[in-house]
Amino acid sequence: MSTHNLLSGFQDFLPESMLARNNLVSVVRGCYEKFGFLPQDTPCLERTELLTGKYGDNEKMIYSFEDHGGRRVSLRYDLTVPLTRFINMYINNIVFPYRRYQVGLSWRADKPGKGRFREFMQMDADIIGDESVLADVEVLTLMASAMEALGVRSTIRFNCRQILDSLVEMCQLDSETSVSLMRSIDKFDKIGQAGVLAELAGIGFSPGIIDKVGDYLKITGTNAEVLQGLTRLLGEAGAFQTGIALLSSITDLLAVQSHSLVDFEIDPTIARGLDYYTGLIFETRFVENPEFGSVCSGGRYDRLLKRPNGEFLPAVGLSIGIDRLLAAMKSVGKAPVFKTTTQVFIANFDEKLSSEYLKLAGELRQAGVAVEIFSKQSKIAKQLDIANKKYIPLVVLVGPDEISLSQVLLKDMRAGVQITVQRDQFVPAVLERLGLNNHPLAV
RNA sequence: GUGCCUAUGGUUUAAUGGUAGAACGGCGGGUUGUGGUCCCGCUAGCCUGGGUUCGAUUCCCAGUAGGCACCCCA
Repeated sequence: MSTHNLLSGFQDFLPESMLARNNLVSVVRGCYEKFGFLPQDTPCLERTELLTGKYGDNEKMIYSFEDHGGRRVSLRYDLTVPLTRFINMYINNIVFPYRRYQVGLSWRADKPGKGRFREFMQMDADIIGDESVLADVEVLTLMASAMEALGVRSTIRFNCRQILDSLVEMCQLDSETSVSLMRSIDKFDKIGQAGVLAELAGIGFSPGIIDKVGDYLKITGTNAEVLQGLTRLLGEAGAFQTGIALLSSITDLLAVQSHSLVDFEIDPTIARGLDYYTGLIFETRFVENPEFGSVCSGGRYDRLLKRPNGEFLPAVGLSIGIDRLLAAMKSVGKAPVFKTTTQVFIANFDEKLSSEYLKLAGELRQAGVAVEIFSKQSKIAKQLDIANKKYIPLVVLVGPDEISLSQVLLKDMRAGVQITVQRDQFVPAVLERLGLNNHPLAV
């Protein structure tokens, strides 16, 4: 075992992985921009004080250290909290409601696992300065349209903090016990209703409360049935009216559009979420491989961002975990595989012909074709072998014979055929040949 | 962070108390300007430290790394 080891939870990317990741990013970016979100970026390092106090228990997973000037600095834990600084600094340069997206790495000193890394790429989209339900729905719709663009069947399950608050109120819990209640409820997917209730009993919750939670967990069915069930159980609680009004408006508005690959479900067991969420919360998972957990989650956070005068700026957003998404897509065989982006390989017969190769390459590049010149000297068989291993679809063969005849040999590696074209027909011939297969680079 | 399992060339692996064999890969070759098949050659390895032993890659302990579960999350 050499000392040249990857740190646990960190990843290298060979070109093939990079192309797959880039593809995901560009598909998602396309969706974000279609919804009117604009790109934005912030540094990976922030002052530690900026990040603390916003993630609850998870705070211990922030990578922190002292820089050369003795400042406490931290690698960002997500792309949301650094917004507090960003918004505050540029409040006068931003037109609200502000639709922004950001692609970047985040770091968490977490224990790595399936689809779980210490350095991972997130793609966030947020609407800032907008408290409307329509903004919530836009974010949910954006999520659905991203999953559809990726061609993955998924379920977006949502809930809101007010509903959970109502349950806590009905059970008359203090904030500490409510946290452990939330944790247990959140495990519903894994351990089922009986498991959750047993766990609550183990922790020492009273039978009365366990009954109430049991009734809460029993609420399932269509979105309309869930709303009815919640009303029956929690209708008396103070926060309930706000919560139920929100969920039903969202449901009504979501029903306007249909998504063939995505289902929206109200799920009262969606409890998690970082400390800063205040309203809508949601998670997205694959229908075919839910074991990967949420590949995208988000919600409304109306009390995180502030204007300089202390007034809160309402916001709602989502965060896609690109690396987990890619891992999950691979697991269901939905990740497109890209071997190369190079379209033409120019073989090298003789150093003396270098200027001709440069000319040929220049003409193709001018026409928008991606070209690699084989710049070393090597046997032609070897060069073809290399072109083949690189999955480059077309090889241009020009040696002394072709020069004297003003011809170019074009070899299509996919079909195994070779054609001779006149030198002045070179570029059109290459373009035509490349056009024969719509996706020559996807294997 | 806790529990269980694992650790052999770049990768996947076999065998063994007397230091290891293979496949894939890489490199070269099967004559002169043609790939993806085939044939040949070369390349490179027992995670680290201690212990038991005449002798340890092999057994024991610890460390480290990886996997699975818990926890939490993208």
